[in-house]
Amino acid sequence: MLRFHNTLSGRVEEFRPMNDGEVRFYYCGPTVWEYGHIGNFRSTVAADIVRRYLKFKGYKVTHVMNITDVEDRIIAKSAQAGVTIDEYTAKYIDALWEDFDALGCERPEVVPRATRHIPEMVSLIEKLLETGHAYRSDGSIYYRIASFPEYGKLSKINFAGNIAGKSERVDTDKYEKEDARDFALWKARGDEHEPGWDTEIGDGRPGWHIECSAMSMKYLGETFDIHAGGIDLVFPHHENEIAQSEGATGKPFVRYWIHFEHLKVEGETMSKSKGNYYTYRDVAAKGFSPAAIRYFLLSVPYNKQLNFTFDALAGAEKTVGSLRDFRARLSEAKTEPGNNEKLRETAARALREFEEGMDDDLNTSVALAAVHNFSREVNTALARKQVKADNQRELLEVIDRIDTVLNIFGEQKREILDSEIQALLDERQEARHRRDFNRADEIRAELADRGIILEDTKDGVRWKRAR
RNA sequence: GGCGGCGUAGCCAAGUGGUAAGGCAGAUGUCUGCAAAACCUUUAUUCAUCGGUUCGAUUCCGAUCGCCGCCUCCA
Repeated sequence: MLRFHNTLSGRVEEFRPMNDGEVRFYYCGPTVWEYGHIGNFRSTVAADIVRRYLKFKGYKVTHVMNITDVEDRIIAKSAQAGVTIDEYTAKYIDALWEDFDALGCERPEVVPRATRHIPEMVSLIEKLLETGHAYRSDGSIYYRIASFPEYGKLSKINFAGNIAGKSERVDTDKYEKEDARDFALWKARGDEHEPGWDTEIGDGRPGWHIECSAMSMKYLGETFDIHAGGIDLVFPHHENEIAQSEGATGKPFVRYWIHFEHLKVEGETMSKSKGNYYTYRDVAAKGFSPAAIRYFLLSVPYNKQLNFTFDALAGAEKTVGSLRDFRARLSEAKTEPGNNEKLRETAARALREFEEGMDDDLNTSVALAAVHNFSREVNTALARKQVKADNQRELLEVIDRIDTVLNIFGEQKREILDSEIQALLDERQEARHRRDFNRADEIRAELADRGIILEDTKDGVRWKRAR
């Protein structure tokens, strides 16, 4: 039984989709005005875990991840460069997918872009104008928060003590708004050279929040199961989405809201001025493997802040390497026919403990502990030759089943040996038979220099490339 | 100032009203020609600090210190 913490209710609730066996899932994806930082990817990997675990539980998942390609900075930068929005964002969207794939995330079923859904947003805004939830002002259109009494139900923000009373922080005259809390649905074009759209509701561009309401409802329906995103989006973005969607349809918008906690870097906020701002590419360029980065990002439950340090990442690298070695060792083991009952229990227990951890609000730490305990027990059994052919197949199935969620074991790719390296390996084996260990060690050192690490086993020499 | 989250061994961290999962690093040992890998044993009398409730608190309450997020624009 899968349980999530639902931001809307503030409680951990049992998850039951609207339609049996099918989940409609929206993830507020990245903006593309620059390369994604490592904190973004924590959310992206967390969303991938949600998606994969829902599939693990047997649900058919329709997963939508939006790409925000309209935004003040994008508008400004493309205008500045004298190129269209598409020309400006193309490189960052390509980079996003490269990083996304490298981190082992599964592509969502639908990946709508804001710039491709202007008509949907326009018609949603028209509906809000008709129903009195929106008003025009100076070429722009604003949402009238006073028309939606439930405003604040997600973020639980007490406006009496905050925005309304914080007049020094809100310049109410600046935007000709009826109320300081009102937000823009449509922004008038500032300058002729800025990119924009000339539509029935005016010449300009959409506000930020409307894209998610329009696109999520287009692909998932007016009410859908799960909406996820970074915790910083709770207010105002998701609060405003609720106001827009429920204001327009009169129906509940989302049943379960899931929010991913932030990543800290060395205990502090990641920021360019502090010099601790890292993109995924920065980290990968330091030589860390994508699998290790993925492992690190998912090793702590999504609802906990995670402290990024290079020491911890180095630990993750080691751990992932050991797990992959473990799978390869099991896969390559020469087993005898038969079945060891004790190992059947080990397999069943690992799967059960993994699932129990994940069921409990996606507690990946507990789920990974199950994997490590499993790996230790099976390694021991392998060393003692207790793994029989039936066990081998079953244990591998357990790993692969778990890995449909974690996606960290990867494939143990065996690159074809250079004939030169193979010759050295042969020579070393021969030297060892002659008990010429000086020569054997020389060859091992030589191969180590080339990044090849040897492991002598009873069945012969295993080797792998160093990181 | 308002609201929320966090502070657990050198590092990343899970967790619970009854006395601390897991990973990395460290120390031993087994195995090995030596290594590597794997495995065994070991590494927090203690969970920021100070009070309180309780038979008993790391876990509940209060205060203090520190860190993070939101509360304005932009996304």
